[in-house]
Amino acid sequence: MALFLSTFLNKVDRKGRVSVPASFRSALVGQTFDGIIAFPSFVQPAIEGSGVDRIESLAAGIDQFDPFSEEHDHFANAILADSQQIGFGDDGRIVLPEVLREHANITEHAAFVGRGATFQIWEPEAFAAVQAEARKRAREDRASLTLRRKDGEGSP
Amino acid sequence: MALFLSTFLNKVDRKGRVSVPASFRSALVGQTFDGIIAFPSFVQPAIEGSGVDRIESLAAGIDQFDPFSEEHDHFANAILADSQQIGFGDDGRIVLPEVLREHANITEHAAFVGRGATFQIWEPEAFAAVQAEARKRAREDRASLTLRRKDGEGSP
DNA sequence: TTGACGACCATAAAATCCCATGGTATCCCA
DNA sequence: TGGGATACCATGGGATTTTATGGTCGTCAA
Repeated sequence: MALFLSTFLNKVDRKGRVSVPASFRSALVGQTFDGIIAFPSFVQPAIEGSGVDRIESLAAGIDQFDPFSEEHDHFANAILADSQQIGFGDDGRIVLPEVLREHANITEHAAFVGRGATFQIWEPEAFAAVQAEARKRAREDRASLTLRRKDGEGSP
Repeated sequence: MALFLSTFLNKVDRKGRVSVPASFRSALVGQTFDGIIAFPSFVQPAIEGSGVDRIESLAAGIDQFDPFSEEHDHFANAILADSQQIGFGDDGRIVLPEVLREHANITEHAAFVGRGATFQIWEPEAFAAVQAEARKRAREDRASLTLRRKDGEGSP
């Protein structure tokens, strides 16, 4: 499985091109499609990214459900219809489509954020803010965890 | 398997011709028929589309449905009877038959919507409405998933 | 004959490829 | 261990090819 780690800050040029971090690219070699799949996050001003294999299994899963039921319609629409298949062009760059750049407010720079099996692409300052908040909450959670543990309820 | 992703907005010209998005076309190369299969959606004002192979397996009774159920028969009949085989003409264009265009209220523009193993063709504004609703429900579903997980019921 | 349909040609815009460059990290050898 | 050479990577600009879309001309059938 692909493993995306760390954060990279790359430049978006006049044509909308961005280099995908080399380590992300090498995590994707051998897939059926040489590129990434990107779609807008439901809840954040960020772009979700992954390799094709992830979407292929998602699509297969949806298809296996009653393919004509309404049950998973909104899910299919929200992910498959909004996702873009973006190939690595010349040497490992992608062109971020207008729609996606807009969703994430990306203009000059893009932050590639590893999240294990997937990654995200953020406008750098927006990500910094969210990241700071996440750290703060992690500290708080840790504190409350410690408290609870003292009460004899927590797990490591 | 063919994988249809993303949404494309193309123009329908005076003769009823529409370009099939290049990425959809390339997802279909190598099939026994150089074109698409289209039939009206049962529940929506949209056209369902796929490659021949999918219909071939449906006809052969080896689709995802229980092959020996009554349901399978009904679906198969309804689909096969209403399906149209539309070839790519000169350079990747199709002519949408009147019946289908009418079913989907398509006049000037057509939205090609990827759904993984299949795709749909919509009148753009009608699709925009459905899509907005789908995104909303996807967000809600995500929220309820998170809640359930907090209750200790979800899966990672 | 007329209308539908398919093949062919033309064009503008957009996507993609190819090459060049500067910087940084890595390697190798004295 | 230090210094130079090398490979890799991010980035820029221009050239080439695709793609979407419009039009025209034949052909076949109602």
